[in-house]
Amino acid sequence: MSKDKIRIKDIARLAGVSVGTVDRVLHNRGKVSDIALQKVMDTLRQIDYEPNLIARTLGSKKVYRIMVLLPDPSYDEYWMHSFQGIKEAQAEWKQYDMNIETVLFNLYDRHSFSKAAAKVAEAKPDGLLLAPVFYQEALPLLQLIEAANIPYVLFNTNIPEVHPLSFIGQDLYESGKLGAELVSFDKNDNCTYVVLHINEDSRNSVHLLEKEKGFKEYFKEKSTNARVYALDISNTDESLVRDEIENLLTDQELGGMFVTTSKGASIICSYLEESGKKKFRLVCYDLLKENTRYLQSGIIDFLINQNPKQQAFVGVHYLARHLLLKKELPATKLFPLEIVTRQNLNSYLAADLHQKQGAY
Amino acid sequence: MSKDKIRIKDIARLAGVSVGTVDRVLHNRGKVSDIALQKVMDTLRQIDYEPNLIARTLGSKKVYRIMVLLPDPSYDEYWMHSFQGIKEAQAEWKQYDMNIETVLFNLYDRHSFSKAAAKVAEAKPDGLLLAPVFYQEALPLLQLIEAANIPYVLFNTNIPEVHPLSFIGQDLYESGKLGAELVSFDKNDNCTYVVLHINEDSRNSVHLLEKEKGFKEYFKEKSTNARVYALDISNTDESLVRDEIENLLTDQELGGMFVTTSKGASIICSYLEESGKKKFRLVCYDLLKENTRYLQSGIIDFLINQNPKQQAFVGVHYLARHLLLKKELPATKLFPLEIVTRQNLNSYLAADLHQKQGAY
DNA sequence: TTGAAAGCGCTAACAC
DNA sequence: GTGTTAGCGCTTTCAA
Repeated sequence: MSKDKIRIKDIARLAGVSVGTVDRVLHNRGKVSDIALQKVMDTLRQIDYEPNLIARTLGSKKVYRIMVLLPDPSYDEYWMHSFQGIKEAQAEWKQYDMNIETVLFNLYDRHSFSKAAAKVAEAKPDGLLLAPVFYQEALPLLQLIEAANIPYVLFNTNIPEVHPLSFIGQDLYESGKLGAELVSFDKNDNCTYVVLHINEDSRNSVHLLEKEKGFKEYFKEKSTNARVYALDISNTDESLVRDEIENLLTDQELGGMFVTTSKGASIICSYLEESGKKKFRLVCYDLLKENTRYLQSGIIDFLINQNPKQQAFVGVHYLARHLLLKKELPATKLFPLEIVTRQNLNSYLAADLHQKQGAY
Repeated sequence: MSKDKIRIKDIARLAGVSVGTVDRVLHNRGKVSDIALQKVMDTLRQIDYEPNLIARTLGSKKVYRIMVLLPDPSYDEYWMHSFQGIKEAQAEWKQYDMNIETVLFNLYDRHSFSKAAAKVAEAKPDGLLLAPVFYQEALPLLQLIEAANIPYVLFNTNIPEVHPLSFIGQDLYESGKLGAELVSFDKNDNCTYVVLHINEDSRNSVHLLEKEKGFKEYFKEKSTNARVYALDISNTDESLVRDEIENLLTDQELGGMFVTTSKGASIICSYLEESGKKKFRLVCYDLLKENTRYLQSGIIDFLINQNPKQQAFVGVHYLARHLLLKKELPATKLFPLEIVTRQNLNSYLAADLHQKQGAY
């Protein structure tokens, strides 16, 4: 009838047992006689008990450990943003006995990922948040994690074969389609468009291939005469890279380029800055310092923001909510595909400053 | 040194006073001698104390009341989104004894605003969140509120003359500039661009005028030959409206239109849908059902999302945090100016579904 | 297997 | 003015 604050104490009184017993049946911990169990279950069925989460967390002295497995941010600005998100989450949850430990690996060294993964598996935390950038290496880790019954959340990159509590990120296929739209918007029908994977091997990165697939699909659906092709540029010799780019630019019908890696943009841009950009569209990823500068100066036309900081923050948030409140999590949390131009760039940079919308 | 869980008890010990005294200075309630005040303040300055919210709400029997003053959502889809944000916030904060009551007024009736305002002033809640759409009527209310020392937060529309804890919304001047960029992107230099204020008197709406100002400024800065003018269409007679639109379209050099009101879009669009849209750009506001449909069908080229739901949610969030934690709030929380196209529309609609990032 | 009781950190009433 | 203390609802330890 009335939902007026039923406490464990009330249940105990109604059932004719002690609060200790009620607690034991509620969490089915400890031994309870059949007779007591019956009594408690009966009264539970008659009333509508909602546990007080506030009291629950205060009363419990359990200290939770969440581990976060992500690339070392000191080598990569994109991951530095993720790292910031983790740090903010850390600050927010500290007071609730939720310890967040980061375990870093080298983005360019699969071996270091495995090493970090082993460390996590051994530590057996209460929860795990990870960016599984190395598909092959992530699989065995996640098998271990699942076997150990450790709840985990994926962010940034999805792996369809595994069963996380939640995946947090963007729909990269759609992201590719968006790139295609931006690169070709209001252009005539028979241009050339090129997808550039710079400094990351696309064949080993589902991440990049998804974007490429979406990009190509866009033009297929539109059934234009546009020529679309993809290119890997991962040469460490700068002059060779420049030759490749120069070669691209000889195409008089070049409509635009789509650079799939956030760091790749600056390679292209620094070349274009010297040689002078022709009238084609350039679409890249993320609000890295360099990228925003090239956006400002008009070399990049659009940036698609993947919002790494927020992704990481929400990742920790989800896990913490799950552990503390036993809340169900949405299977996927897809972030919107944010379009950034010269004009709205500042609004994004400013919004980032007091983003801490916080655990509380 | 170590930031490990400082409790009031610790502060008391360090300062050489009792927890009661610490509590009193923390909330400046009750009498405290200058000497004790000094001691506590000193130790507070040395350490980094974060009160434990959980314990605070559990220990306190205070029930907070936050009132939200906003337009009746049943007459307007835009405000329905705000209303959703309020409802989500309500659910999130309920467990912390934070009651959120909405007071509605009629968006088209200044008088009803005043009536609602009076109700709020009389109720004397612990906090107030409001969208001051009627500038003239809001001023006297806010004077009352300030006199009564009720903390309040503004959202959606800013009023420079008053002193809220925080303003939550977007930079509308920049929004206008963004509109100009989108409407003219890659167009040639001597087009005509028109700002349309539909069904709201622009002279009485700072809101709309700010957008117009930004729009015009963009072209001034670019110093193109573009012709830019603004037009109010607020005729209830539909055929007259159609005549006006038809008249606009006779301009062979029409480069684009910028519709400043979210509801205004459908008027223009329904006309264009029948008559067939020519090759000019159309930029409107917000993810209203109709607007997204016109975006899908290609009549609208870009929508700028004002994110009403999130604005309202954050509004409540800020107030609640302030009341519970006595936290300082940022004077302004400006949301990013979100660009929505056919391709990223779904990502925005989907993200909205599980947006509840929650108080906890 | 059970009940009693001591916390968790904070608030607020109550003595002194 | 100040310190002490009894809760808030739940968890968890400890006797019984």
